Amino acid sequence: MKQVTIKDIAREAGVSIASVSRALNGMDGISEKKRSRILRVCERLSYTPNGLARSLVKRRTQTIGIIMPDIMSPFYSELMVKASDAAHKRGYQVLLCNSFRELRAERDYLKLLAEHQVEGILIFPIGPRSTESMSEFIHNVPMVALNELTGQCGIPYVCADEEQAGRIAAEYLISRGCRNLLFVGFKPERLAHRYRAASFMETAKAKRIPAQIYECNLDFRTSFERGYNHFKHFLQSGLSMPDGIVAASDATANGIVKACRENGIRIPEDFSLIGFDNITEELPYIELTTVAVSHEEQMETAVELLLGMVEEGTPVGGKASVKLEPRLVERRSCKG
Amino acid sequence: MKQVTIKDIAREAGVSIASVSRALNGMDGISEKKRSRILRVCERLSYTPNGLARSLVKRRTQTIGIIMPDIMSPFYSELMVKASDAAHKRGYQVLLCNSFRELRAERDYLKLLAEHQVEGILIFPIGPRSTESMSEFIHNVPMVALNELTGQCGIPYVCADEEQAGRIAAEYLISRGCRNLLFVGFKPERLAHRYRAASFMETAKAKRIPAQIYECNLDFRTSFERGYNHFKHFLQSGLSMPDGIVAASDATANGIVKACRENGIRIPEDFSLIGFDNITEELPYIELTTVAVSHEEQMETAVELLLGMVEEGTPVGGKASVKLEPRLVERRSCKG
DNA sequence: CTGTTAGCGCCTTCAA
DNA sequence: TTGAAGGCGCTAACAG
Repeated sequence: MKQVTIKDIAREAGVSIASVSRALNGMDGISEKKRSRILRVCERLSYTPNGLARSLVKRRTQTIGIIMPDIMSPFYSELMVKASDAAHKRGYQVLLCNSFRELRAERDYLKLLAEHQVEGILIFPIGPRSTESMSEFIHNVPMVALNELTGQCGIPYVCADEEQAGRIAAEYLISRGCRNLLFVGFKPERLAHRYRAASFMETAKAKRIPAQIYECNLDFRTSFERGYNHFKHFLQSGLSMPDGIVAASDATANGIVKACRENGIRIPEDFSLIGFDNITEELPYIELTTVAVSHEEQMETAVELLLGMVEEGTPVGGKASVKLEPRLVERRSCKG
Repeated sequence: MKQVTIKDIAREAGVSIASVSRALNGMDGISEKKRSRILRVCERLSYTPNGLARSLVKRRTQTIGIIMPDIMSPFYSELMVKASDAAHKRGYQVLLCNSFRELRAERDYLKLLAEHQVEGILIFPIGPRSTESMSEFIHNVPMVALNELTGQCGIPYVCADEEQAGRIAAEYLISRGCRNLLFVGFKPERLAHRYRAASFMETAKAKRIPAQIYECNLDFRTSFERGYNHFKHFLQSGLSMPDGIVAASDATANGIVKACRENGIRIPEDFSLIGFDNITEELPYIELTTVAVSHEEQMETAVELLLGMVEEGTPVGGKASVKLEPRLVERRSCKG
């Protein structure tokens, strides 16, 4: 697999390498007939430019990196697609990375991308500790997070206003007549869960509707499993059945649905169910009502913010985070 | 964002750039105290090596590219993960690309990856016409397909033996007592479907069991939608209900399940259902019996084949394709 | 053990 | 319109 280089083309076409470069890049300062002759030679030798060399000299790669926790989750893979689209639209290429919810892998990818000279990184941090590795690279490459970041690390984020989301979910269930609310699938490490749960409780309290968070400290690899197992656990607890359940996320809600099916519980006949995130994956049974921001809007905003930083060479901490307004997406998992 | 280079480090540490390079790459021929001094300077200036420059001179990127048709499908994203794992295990990095089932995007990525000097490409071609663009780059970079390729393009593939798969599915249903078989979700453009359907029919015929392919030329963006709509269409056709259905794929099967639910049809009580591919995604309701090869085995094999080509510089057409043996994965969508 | 030097493939002045 | 030459950041001989 010997590489054909610009030099080979030059020799073959009997011109200088400068002319070849000019021809390839559509620059002017070269006669049309020479250009077409050169291009023909390229064809013939099936020449492929070496992007590494080009990026090295131009000091631009026109590439950003995206790091997500779990490519197999429909939620994250949709975000990846939307983000890619947004980047492509602005003329940037994208490198996709899957951190697999492992801090180690996340850090490795951060490093890898920095070394590959990506001009910016869009990252969905897997947890609060992610900021440690992120701040390690913040001086080398602009970053935008897709999750609220704790602490003052100077990295801007673009995410949903989860407090609003929790309130919207609670208000909706109450408006549909629910009078005994439960939050299932809570995982305290997730900041988003904390916000959702807290404002859920607050809203219920303000309206004097009994509500509680089912806290079950068992953890599982996926949100689906967490939902499934937490709810099974709840069913065995002997606690009274709620008439409205807020799941910590849509994936969690799907787990709850599975547990219900195994126990002959029907949704929405036996209780109303609402989730967060608006996973758009098509499921054979459930049509889940949910609260979420527009994924497209979120990714567009994030990419725009990131490329803004890239293009104006914004130093660390030069940009402001943004919280997007979530909306209710009504489907058929709530009665009334 | 001015880059810190090896030169800056050398100046700051009062040594030559060669020493810095040696220190960074853990080579010997440098005293320990000098090395640690250099490394400290790197820390302090938060130096990140420029991978482009390094790859350029080493003429190696230790990177392969993976192109899949749909990152949002759990099937493909699982393959991506398995392939990444296999590549990482062998010390290669991976660039993930999503062709979105578009020939244009597929070709663009092929080109992009070649320009980025990936050392090999693993591709799940979106269709027979993919070979056109693939053969355009076959002289620049080794490739392995994850799908059977038509024609003599010299590109090896690693995929399931779909004829066997079709036979296994048919035999299983028959062994479970099904006596009226139907194949749903057929899309003639997909070679795999053709194999599956043909050997399904053949097997049934050999055993003298009535069987047919429900041909419905409506097409949809996803297999899920195809399954859903084809089966709804079938239900309205007034044809007699089968007692065993082979879905063109697991995704198709999920669509069928949805149509069943809307029509009060129960699985496996009303008919047995079997799919292909073994999507491992967790679904709230269905537990689908299916026929598939081990994804891990397939990706391991493909990566090994590809890296073999890379490392021994195999010329075009130097390697043989392999067809893997599918197995039955028994779950609970078939009665008996 | 250390530093100097010659490229890797390409783009981009600068002269001609 | 053309070509020669310098350099992007790095590694790998080759001298010392």
